[in-house]
Amino acid sequence: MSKAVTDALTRKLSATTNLDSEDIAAIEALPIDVRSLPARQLIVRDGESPNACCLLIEGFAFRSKMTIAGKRQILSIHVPGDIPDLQSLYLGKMDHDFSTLNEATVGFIGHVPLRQLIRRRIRIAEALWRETLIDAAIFREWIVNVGQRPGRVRLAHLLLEMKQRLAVVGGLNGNALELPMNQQELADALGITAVHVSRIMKELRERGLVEFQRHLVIIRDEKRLRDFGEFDPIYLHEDSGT
Amino acid sequence: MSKAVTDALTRKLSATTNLDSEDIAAIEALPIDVRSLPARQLIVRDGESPNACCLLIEGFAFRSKMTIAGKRQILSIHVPGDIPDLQSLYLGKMDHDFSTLNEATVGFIGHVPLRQLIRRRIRIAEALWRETLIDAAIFREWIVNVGQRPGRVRLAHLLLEMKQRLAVVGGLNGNALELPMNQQELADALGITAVHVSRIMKELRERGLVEFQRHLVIIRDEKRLRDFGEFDPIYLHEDSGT
DNA sequence: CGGTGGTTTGATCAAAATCAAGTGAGGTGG
DNA sequence: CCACCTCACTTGATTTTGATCAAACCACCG
Repeated sequence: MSKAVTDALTRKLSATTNLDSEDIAAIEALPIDVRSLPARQLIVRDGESPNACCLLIEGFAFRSKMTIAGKRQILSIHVPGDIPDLQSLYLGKMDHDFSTLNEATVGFIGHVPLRQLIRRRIRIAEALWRETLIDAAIFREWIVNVGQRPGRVRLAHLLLEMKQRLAVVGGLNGNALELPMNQQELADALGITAVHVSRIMKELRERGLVEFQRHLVIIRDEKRLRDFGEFDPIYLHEDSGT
Repeated sequence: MSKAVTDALTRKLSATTNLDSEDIAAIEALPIDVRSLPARQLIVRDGESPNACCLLIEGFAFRSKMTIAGKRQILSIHVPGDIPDLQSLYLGKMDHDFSTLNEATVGFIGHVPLRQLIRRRIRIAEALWRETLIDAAIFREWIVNVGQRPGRVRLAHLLLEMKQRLAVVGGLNGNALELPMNQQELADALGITAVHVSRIMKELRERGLVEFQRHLVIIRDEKRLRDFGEFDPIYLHEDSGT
């Protein structure tokens, strides 16, 4: 596969693990089936048993789960370089849905070549394992967010997490970040209603913390927003070398 | 180390991965520092960089996180056979606390011998990786629980998860399970207040679903409780072979 | 130019939080 | 053995947060 396809991935892995040139070459040599997908396109469905993992190359994606009562909870938002369903390598069945948020380019990597790579190159295995552990660390923070913080703080926290994560893969424009989610989607990520999201956005705007434009979020006062959102990025483990 | 120490662990790993006798022997040969700890004893603190992982041998433990606003969220409950801080192998710093719930026996396994084991025996590596992935799957379900379900449903769901997980390691007594948590701890796990937990427990009791006795939970009508708690155990991936 | 999907705003309602005052079981020391 | 203390739990009254319901409003688009 071409370098451009795996670029965001290798960049992210290199940030925490010392990959040598052979490791990088092995990743670039993976057979990857690249596809363009429309916005809001389901990629893998809850209950399925996929035989490939999906590398997000361009665009945004999200994972979500429906309750029996018919409510949707968004579990995570994904940016280029993420492999959101890496867990399908070792967990037979999906326990949630995985979909694009906006128009996206994704690359499917078969389980078989991926397992071979992991068995041959232990350093890549450890780097990928670490990625799934960071994934879990983010879930933990989301439990805290949804369980213990009032709505407006939840939103502030989410925006700062996205800013921090986009910075790593070069998705920032000064203090502005793309976030192609409507209010219903934000609501499902935060465990509140869309109406309430609207009111909360208004409040953050009026406090001079954030500006919202279509699918663009502009952080007006990051320091105050961090205090307001109780945001401390250690849970993202951006420095987590061995 | 003696077989008894690693028994619950090897039993759990064997349930999903075909470990051969050499794998089992390698696990039993790990140097494990076994200790008895009192109830409510902090084992690893948020922000620390431990150099060992903690295998829970006997008793219950939990992971939790304090918000800047001073609220506590319990992130997971652990039973014998779990290695709740396995992530510390690849994530330098703890992003949460880890403590015992009742009197417990734990075994500390140094990161160095554990990494060696992982590098030598790929099948064990994959089994442990899978354990961390199941951990993450449980976090996902907790996000849904706290984000989308009313309090009484959350409690029912939690009780059923504990029953299901205890069954695997042989911690059940018919339809009764030990759960050494007080109402404040349940509240912090469910994202509600202790007062509300009290009222909810009353409701479940009055509906004939569950009986509570000290630290004992008796499931009176599992089928109805599963419906009530919207519980579907697929997220625990008990069958997740490759 | 009329849809349509997304957002805003207001009015009302419900779930859970908070505040406050008991109750009750176990454990300790006189 | 009893008095008392403490901690956990229960219950009631009130308040708060966010949900629900409903009606505009608005921008973009065919």
